[in-house]
Amino acid sequence: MNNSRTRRRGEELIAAIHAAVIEEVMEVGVGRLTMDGIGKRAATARTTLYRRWSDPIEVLLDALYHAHPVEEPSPGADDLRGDLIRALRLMRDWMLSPAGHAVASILTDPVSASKISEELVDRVFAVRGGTFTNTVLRHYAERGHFPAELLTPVVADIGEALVTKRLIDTRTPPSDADLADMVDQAILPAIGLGPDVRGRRRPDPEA
Amino acid sequence: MNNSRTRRRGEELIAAIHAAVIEEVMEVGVGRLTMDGIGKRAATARTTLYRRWSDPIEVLLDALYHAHPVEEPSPGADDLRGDLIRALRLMRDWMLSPAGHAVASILTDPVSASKISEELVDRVFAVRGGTFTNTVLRHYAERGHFPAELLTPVVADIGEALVTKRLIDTRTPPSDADLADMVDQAILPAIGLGPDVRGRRRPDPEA
DNA sequence: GGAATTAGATACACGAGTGTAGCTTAGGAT
DNA sequence: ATCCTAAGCTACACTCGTGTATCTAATTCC
Repeated sequence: MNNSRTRRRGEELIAAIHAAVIEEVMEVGVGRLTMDGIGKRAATARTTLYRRWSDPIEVLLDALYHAHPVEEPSPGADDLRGDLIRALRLMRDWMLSPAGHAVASILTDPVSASKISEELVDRVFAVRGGTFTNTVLRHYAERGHFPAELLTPVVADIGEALVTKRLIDTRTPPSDADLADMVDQAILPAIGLGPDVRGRRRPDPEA
Repeated sequence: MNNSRTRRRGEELIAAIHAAVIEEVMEVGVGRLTMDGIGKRAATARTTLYRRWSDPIEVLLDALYHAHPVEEPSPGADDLRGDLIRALRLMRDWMLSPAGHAVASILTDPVSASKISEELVDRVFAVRGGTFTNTVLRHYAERGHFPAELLTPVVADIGEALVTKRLIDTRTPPSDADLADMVDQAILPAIGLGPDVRGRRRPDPEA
C-alpha cells in the first residue's frame, strides 16, 4: 500500500486512523462507514483495523472517546452577556469541527445510538447537555446577578438548542450577531433580564 | 414472493412502498437504506422499485413528499399559553412519528442532504422552520397580546429548538409538563411575559 | 371475454465490503 | 546484532446489494 520508508506504529498510527474515521463520517455519514473506507483514508491495511476494532462504528466511537475535550467557557470578566455569547461561540465552533459533525451524526443514527456507552456520553456528549452556557449561567447565578431559581434545566438548554436548530435547518452556522440575538432575545429574558422592547441593542445591565 | 390472490397496483402499492421506506429508515438510518431492504419490507420485487425510482434515497424523498402534511396548530381560544403548549405537543408527536424520524434522519445525512429539492423543503421540512409555535405567536401578536417587535426569528424558534434538543440528547420525548416548562420558562419570558420567580405554575396572564 | 398494463418472480453478472489467513518486513527493545 | 512485536500486503471465499433482462400471471379497461 505504501512503500515509504516510514511505517507508523502505536499512537501515531492510531491517531491517523482516528482522524480518518472522523473525516470519513463527515463525508459519507455513519451509515456508510466501512472498514475499507477508513483504511484507505488512513492509508493502512484493513487487517490493521481488525486487529483493534470489530467494526467501523467501534472505530468511530473510539475516535470520539479520544478526541480532544472541548474547550470550556471561562466566566472571567464581570460580563454575563459577553460570556454567554462567548460560550455559544465555543459551541458553534465545536459543532463545525469534524468531531462535532461526528457526534451529531452518531446521535441521529439508529444503529450506533444503541452502542454508545455511559462513559462516552459523559466524556464526549455531555458538552451538548448544556455545559456551554450552563457553566456561565451557574457562575453568575451564584454571584446573585439573577435569581438562581430561574436557572432551570430548560433555561440552561436554550442557547445550545437554538444553535443546534439553526445548524440543522439552515445548514449554515449562526454568525456572531445571530448568537448575540439568541442571548438577548431568548436567554437573558428567561433569567429576568429583558427583553428590551426597543429591539436589538442590549448592553449588559448586570446587577 | 407472495402467492396471495391479491396483487397490489398503482396507488395502493406505492403507498405500501412509501410506508416501507419510512419504516426502514427509522430502523437502519438513511445511510443503510437499500432497494433490497425496502423491497423486502414492502413485500415487492426490486424490479418494481427500479421501474419508478433510481435509488433508495429517491424512494425516501418521494415518500416524504407524499406524506400527510402535519396538522397545523389552530389558535382558537383566547389562551396563548395553552395554544403554545398544544403547538409544541403537535410538534413532539410529529417528531415521534415515522415521518418525523425520517425527516430528522435526512437532514443530518451528508449524502441525502444535497439531494433535497427546494420544493421538498417547503412542503415537508418547513414545519421545522417554526410553523408550530410561530403560527400561534403571530396570531396573538397581531391581536396585541404582546409587542410584535418581540417576535423575532430567534423567538419563533425557541420552542421547536428546545423540543428538538431534548429529543436529540435524551432520546426521550418531553412530557406535557416538560412542554409547559418550556413555554413558561423560555417562550413567554422572551415575549415579555414573565418569568415567574416563584416557579413552575403560571396561569396565562393574557392581556 | 380479450387486450393492455404492470406487478411478481427468477436469474445473472458485477462490484463492494467482509473477515480471516499467511507471509514479509520495519521499528523498537535488549 | 538479534529478537520480537506489529504493520503492511496479498489472497480468498463469502455475503449483500446492484441493475438489468426475461418470463408469468393478476388486474383493469373496454
